[in-house]
Amino acid sequence: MITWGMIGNMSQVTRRRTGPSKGDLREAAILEAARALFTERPYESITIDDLAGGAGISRTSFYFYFPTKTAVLTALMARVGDELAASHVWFDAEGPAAGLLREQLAASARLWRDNAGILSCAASAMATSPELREFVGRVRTRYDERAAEKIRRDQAAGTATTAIAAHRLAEMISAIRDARYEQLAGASDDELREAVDDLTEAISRLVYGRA
Amino acid sequence: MITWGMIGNMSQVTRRRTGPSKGDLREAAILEAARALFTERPYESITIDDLAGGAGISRTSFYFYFPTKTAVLTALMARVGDELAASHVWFDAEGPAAGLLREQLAASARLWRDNAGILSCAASAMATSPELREFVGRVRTRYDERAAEKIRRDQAAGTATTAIAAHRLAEMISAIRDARYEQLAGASDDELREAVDDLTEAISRLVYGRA
DNA sequence: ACAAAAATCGACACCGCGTCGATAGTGTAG
DNA sequence: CTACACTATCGACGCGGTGTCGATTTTTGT
Repeated sequence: MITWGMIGNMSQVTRRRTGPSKGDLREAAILEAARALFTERPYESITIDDLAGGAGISRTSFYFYFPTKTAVLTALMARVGDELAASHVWFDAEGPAAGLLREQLAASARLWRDNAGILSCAASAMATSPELREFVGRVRTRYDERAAEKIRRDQAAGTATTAIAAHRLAEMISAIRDARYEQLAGASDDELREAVDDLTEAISRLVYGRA
Repeated sequence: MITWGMIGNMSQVTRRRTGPSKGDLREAAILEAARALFTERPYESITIDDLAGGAGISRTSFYFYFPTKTAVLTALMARVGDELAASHVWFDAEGPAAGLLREQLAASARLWRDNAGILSCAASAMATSPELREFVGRVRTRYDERAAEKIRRDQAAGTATTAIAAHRLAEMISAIRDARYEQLAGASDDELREAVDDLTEAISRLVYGRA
């Protein structure tokens, strides 16, 4: 929670930690209530009143912490986005590197499954919220660009085929990944592995022409 | 427009055609107003009042023809779905048949571009409307099943590779197709052709391992 | 011309959103 | 320790869109 008071104290570097303020706790409570609600009910059916109630405050108080319902969702999504950015081992490799590709996919698949509720809510909310749409778009673009770079390197090296432009291939990868992950809501570890296998194979074929 | 009067007259096979009733015309007017509005404004911003106004009736009268806004959109989508079902030349072919695949993709790409407004509205509305979600799901499943059958035949014949299950390949095809088509809103014929080329190549690689 | 069915609309209640202003709590500088 | 600024809470209000009801008018077939 950012307040004007803090700005006044910016210069005073070493000041007694007072622990999280009451407001910080409330904010966390809202986030937690939202995580719970978003994972067990369709996004549209959740009202700001539900969020506030879940955090133990009145509806109007909610607005003190977040301007909209989607702002809460965006905050939740930001965490997921950060975690996602951590598992990009394949992008730094050279050539097909099927093992690393599989590893990277496995990590993101797990992340997706564990946050399925939030992610599917985000998919719903993007229809209504330009804010969220832009946020997700940025994350996605950043991912696609790293993928495109990797592919471009391999195309230059002659390992990847060149009939399709690198950035188009990157988009296709995102498309099949997202489509498959969307079905991963309550999936078992076996189903997870199947998805990863299929995607590893498919991406290898798309980019290198052979698995 | 189906009325109780018609049901009473079912047996009377040869009866004077009276032409479309007033109600039929209104219904058509609503559909037309909807098509216009859906193609020029974001779905969420369009109100039932807009639809009614566009058709020259009051908001309450709208409910005489359609129960909800999404029902109108579903009706519009049904037409597009029918047109789509017509262009499945590749599904009946044997082996890669890149020419027919390209032909089929070109037809659907054109259809998509010409109905971009409606289709992107549908994408938005699926978040809120289970009815529309189910409708689109059925169309999509039917398409995927035909694709899967075609692939299964080619797998049996040995032309298609078998590392990925046929229905999974079909899903992937739908995913990359939809993702690419979504960018086709105001596209030129050249851009259309590029998209078709990329998709032909990608699908060939996914299913047969080589272009 | 007449009755039945089709079609229209105003009035009403509902729900969720967002704002405003009044008020109670909290920490900190003088 | 007190006074002041900032933090936090909430009730009351108005808005806009939805959907229903019942009364009324228009169309339609015979």
